[in-house]
Amino acid sequence: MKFKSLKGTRDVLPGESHRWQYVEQAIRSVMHRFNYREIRTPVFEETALFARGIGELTDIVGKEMYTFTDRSETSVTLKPEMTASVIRSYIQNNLGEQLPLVKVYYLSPMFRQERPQAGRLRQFHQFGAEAIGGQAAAIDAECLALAMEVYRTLGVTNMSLKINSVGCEQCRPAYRELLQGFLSNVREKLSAESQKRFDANPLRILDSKDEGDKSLTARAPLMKDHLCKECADHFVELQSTLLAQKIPFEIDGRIVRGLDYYTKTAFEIVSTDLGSQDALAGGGRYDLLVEQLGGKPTPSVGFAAGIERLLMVMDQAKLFSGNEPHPFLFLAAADDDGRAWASKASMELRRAGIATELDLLGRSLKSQLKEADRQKADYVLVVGAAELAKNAATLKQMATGDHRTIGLSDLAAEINKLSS
RNA sequence: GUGUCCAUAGUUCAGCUGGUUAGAACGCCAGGUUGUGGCCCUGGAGGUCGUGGGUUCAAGUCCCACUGGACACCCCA
Repeated sequence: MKFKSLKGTRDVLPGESHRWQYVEQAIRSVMHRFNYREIRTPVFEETALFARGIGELTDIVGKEMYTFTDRSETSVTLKPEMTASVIRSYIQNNLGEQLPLVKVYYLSPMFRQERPQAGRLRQFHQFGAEAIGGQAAAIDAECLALAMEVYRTLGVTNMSLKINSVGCEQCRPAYRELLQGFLSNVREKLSAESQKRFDANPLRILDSKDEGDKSLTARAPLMKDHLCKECADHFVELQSTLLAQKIPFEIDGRIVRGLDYYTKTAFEIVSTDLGSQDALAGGGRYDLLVEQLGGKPTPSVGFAAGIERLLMVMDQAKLFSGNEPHPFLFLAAADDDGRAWASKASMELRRAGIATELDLLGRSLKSQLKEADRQKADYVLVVGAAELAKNAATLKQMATGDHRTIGLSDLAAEINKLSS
């Protein structure tokens, strides 16, 4: 084998593509129910957009981006997430001038050069939504409800929604100092990773997986208990809205999003059926981002969800009914006359909307029947010189083995009667 | 980027301490049934044993490197 797909990339093969289509179609239909419209942005952008949008100090920007210089010496990057691109497009196209609240969704490949593992690839796919232009907690709630509704629609149950508030520029600095004050007592005992985060991003120490860190921070102050009035009210309103909408959630004061732009609401949807990479979706509010990227101050919320992880969970819960696309009718040719007829008839049937297959390899009748079986064709019509002479042929229903004679003059109409 | 384990037909795997032409099952192709699938029987095709080096009289088997995979750390969807 000469060429192989690059590390951390995968082909979606013909035998599994219907699963993707099924899930994608479900996502689109939920999005439309919530009145979100699709936005498609280029797979690559100017590198600086992500550096500014996601945060220069994040791991994504620091060491995971696929960045290269194109032939005109421009530094470009394959999108590692969608929000920065969506906001860029929002500003560039003045979407906010046409609508006060812009609600968009996407379904797109993303690229991050990480070491692959369960539920993590270098090219992976996300769906997500952004509601740009409103600060009401009702919008946060709708965004969470939207994500949860996708999973509910698809039958995913083993998961939980965890919410938190990470505050805003009013209350976070003071809390940060409070936290650093608490942590400075135990700083030397923290894991090496957490010690590095002490200055850059102390909030992240709270969701360290290290057992030592966990016990050291067990009694650390949490942002949600030190919110300013506005953030606290917002968080309370979010909770009461979720309760009223009967969306189950739990508060997890240690959730901190890794991207720099989050304010107030932060959330994750976590699966109990996945391995270490158990987050199905994550997101939150980002009230400062639009302004940071050069737009007017525009409070916004959004989320992103991994499609491969969703597929894994659904696979485990056996949520794919397995109705792959298959031919409705297989035209089996008994001889050369039959072959010539099948070639012509297949086109008429296909034009009439009937999924039709025929033998293109010149194989024996027995092989054609086997092929029809393997393809899960509903019906097989065997045609040769004898049938053409009578202008009628035997139609066999594969599942039952039943035979019946059917006229060939208005075949498409006859076949269409069967499928209804 | 770090760590652990792994790499043999299309697929899942076997191949004992290195020893003659590398096997099985399933799948694929053909025939048994000269015009009817699934079951059964018979036959067939298919492998430079991930790649490159090394040790040895001899390497799928031992050693090294590389590449790729799985999982975890990190990070995140």
